[in-house]
Amino acid sequence: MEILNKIFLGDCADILKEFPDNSVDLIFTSPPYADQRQKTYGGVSPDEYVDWFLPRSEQLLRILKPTGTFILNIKERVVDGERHSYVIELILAMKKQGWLWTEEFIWHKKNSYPGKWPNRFRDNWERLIQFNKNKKFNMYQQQVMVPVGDWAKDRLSNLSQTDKTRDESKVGSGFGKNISNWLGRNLVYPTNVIHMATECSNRNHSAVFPIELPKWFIRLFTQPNDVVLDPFVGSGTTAVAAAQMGRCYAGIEINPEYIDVSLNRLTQIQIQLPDIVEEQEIYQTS
Amino acid sequence: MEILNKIFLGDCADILKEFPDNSVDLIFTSPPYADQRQKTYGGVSPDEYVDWFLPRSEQLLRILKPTGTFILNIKERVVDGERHSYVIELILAMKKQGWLWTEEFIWHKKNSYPGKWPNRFRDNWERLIQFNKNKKFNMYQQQVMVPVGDWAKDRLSNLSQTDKTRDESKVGSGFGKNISNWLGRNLVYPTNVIHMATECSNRNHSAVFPIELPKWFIRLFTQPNDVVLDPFVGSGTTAVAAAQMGRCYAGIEINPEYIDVSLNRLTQIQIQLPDIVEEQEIYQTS
DNA sequence: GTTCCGCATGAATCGATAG
DNA sequence: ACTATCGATTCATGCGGAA
Repeated sequence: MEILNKIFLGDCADILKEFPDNSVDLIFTSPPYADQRQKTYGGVSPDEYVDWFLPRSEQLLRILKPTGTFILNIKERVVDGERHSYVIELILAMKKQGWLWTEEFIWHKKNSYPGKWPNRFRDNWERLIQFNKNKKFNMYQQQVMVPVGDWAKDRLSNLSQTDKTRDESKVGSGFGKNISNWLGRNLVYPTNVIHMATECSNRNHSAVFPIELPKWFIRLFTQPNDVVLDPFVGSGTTAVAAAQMGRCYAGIEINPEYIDVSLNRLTQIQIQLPDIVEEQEIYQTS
Repeated sequence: MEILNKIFLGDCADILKEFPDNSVDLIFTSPPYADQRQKTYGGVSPDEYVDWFLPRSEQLLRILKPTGTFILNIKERVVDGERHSYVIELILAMKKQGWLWTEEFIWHKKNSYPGKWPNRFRDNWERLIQFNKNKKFNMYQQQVMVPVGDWAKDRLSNLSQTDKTRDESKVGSGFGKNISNWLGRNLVYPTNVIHMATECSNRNHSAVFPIELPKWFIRLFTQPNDVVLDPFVGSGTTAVAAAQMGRCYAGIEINPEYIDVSLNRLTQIQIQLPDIVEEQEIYQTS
């Protein structure tokens, strides 16, 4: 089946079976969180979530290239006063399925939903769990480098004498050498904490994450013309991000209304493409 | 056994058995992370970590008051290219043990050391996992309120032009006082993402977390004269924090060298106490 | 054309009320 | 007793209209 630059209507548990093996470079998705009120996907309850997800992640494991990466954006809900355990149970289950749990990024949502409760504060972060098929995978770190902040300059000036020598003598891991290289540049590598605000005032399409989020990972894990898949593509944000950056996209969505939104947005990209040849760098701000 | 304001030498698996039931208001600790180097801290390997921790958490559950809270600072190590699963397995095991997994705070470490690996970025966050005995527990949210974001920024920029110069010419340090005046009027509740820099090199003791971290949770979960326990107290940072804030402390440490460091620091607190009657508020900055 | 202010809007959660 | 619905609470962001 030809999968490039298409949005498929249906349950990804079915559609993915038609995808060829080892055909996708990056999977970025934010599946519907466990929610009893949710109508789509039959309203997956927290207790059933792992069993519901595993057949889909099994297909994702098959179609991902050996050098590819799977980024899963998810957060556990509060159920009966406790954080539910379905997310961490899912990680363990996917490891048994054959996935490698390489890393967990934190998405620090600078503008989380307001509210006050006697026993907890506002939830200001979500998980971005990185799974891989092999220990060796493609990663283009220099594509997401960020400018050195003021705090970094101050810290580096402090490091110059004491910490530098201390680290070299203590561990011998060559930190001091790296620091000296760092000084001459104005760009540094980011960390595994990503600071981004949610887009909460978009009337045309309500994306659950800002488009800068998939763009950051597309930049990090793919090159132009690589294939980016979102099996729960929703209003098409991941596909739009891929298209704007010259990557091939593939999207799957079970809700017909969202399909139309995606296609409209992607059509606009086609029109605008000549104007955005020079993609401007997007930096996360701390 | 009398436990108040003492540091015990020994393995907390043994010492805790002497503690009476329901005697502690807050447990804050950063246990030795699983480490393959067998020499430090007795060397708990990642695969054995859960089994090693569970007898200790069982005692902690017994001695915690029904209204108390357990904050566990931990982060999984990278083993063979993967994040090891002992932390999330520990959460599941402690739930079976009877703990409620109320929340997971993120400690965003603003200044981690630079470093570079081909397959991952610098690790800039740690988990602060909140466990409780009951759904109802003590929480004093107003004690950790922070200045409102945008409003504070605007006022700061205004102050930098007019008021700042005026106050600086007067006293030299009047700027801080000026800020504290309008800070008290516009405070909001924080979130579950805590921004704190790691403590810089300290000659006498190398703490794994800044003292502001236990102070933040002591402020949030206890009142004066409540009991704060750290079963892996190390160089005594948690105990010092509790003492400085007028709480009773109890600490357990297996390494005799650390015991001396703790006692020295706590003795200094006793001397300084009259001078720090008025505890200044500590705000986390984003 | 800038800057400023008002206002709607979010992957939310708790507790009370109703069936 | 157990589930479903609803109101109250709360704050960073971006838009549009006003000065």
